[in-house]
Amino acid sequence: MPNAQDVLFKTLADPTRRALFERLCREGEQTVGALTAQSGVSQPAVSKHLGVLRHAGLVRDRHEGRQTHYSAQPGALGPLIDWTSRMAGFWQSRFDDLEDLLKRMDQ
Amino acid sequence: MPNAQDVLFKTLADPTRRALFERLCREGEQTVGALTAQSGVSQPAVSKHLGVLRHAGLVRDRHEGRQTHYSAQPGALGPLIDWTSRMAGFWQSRFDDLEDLLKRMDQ
DNA sequence: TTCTTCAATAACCAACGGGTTATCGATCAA
DNA sequence: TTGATCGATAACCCGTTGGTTATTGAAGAA
Repeated sequence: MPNAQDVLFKTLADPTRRALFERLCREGEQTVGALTAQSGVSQPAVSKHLGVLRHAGLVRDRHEGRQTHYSAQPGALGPLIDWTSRMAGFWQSRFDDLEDLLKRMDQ
Repeated sequence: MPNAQDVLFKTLADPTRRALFERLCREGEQTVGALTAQSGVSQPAVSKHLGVLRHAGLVRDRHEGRQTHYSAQPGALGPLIDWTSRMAGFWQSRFDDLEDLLKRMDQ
């Protein structure tokens, strides 16, 4: 029974997959071909990774002719942010010098 | 060459390991025995997970007689928060670009 | 139509990772 | 000293996973 954090952590744990997501966040919508060109792995590998990302809700696809455009859905990072905040919160309730961490979360 | 996010995501991707970290965040310092009792896996498995968490800087250990106490170091979550903020930031900046573009088209 | 291109799927393989049991060193108890 | 307990390590097993090549279907191009 995988919860939201589970899926997100597992999905983002792979460097190649995380790099794809990062690229989509940085540069916006991309075709599979464009993503493959810079990924260092084969097109089927990219397609598989994109499928996993889509399953986690981190990207969406848009078909246009014979090419597929993928784009990031950073809203899906919500559960990750929640989990991290919760962990930091537990810690904060027991200790005080958390300012550095909180500052980073603030921006 | 694994960067900080890489180590953190990989470390937290396993549910058993994440549960151990969560428990240490919630309840503070615990011995290996106490953690094992509620973990659902064997003591060697728990020791291995704690080793991985320690390597990622997420926990520290304190030896006292023949037992070892572990505690969470949530400050180590920093790079995770940084990464998430950065991704959300890219999203935001592209959104701003779009807004900017639409504004310019408006005039 | 025929040929090419794009991306998804199939089939397969090797490596990794998380689990186990067995064991060992170290510490406390008798 | 002897025996029990705590936790780390070793050795091993097996399922998962990330990669590959080959192939397929769909959509332009000629």
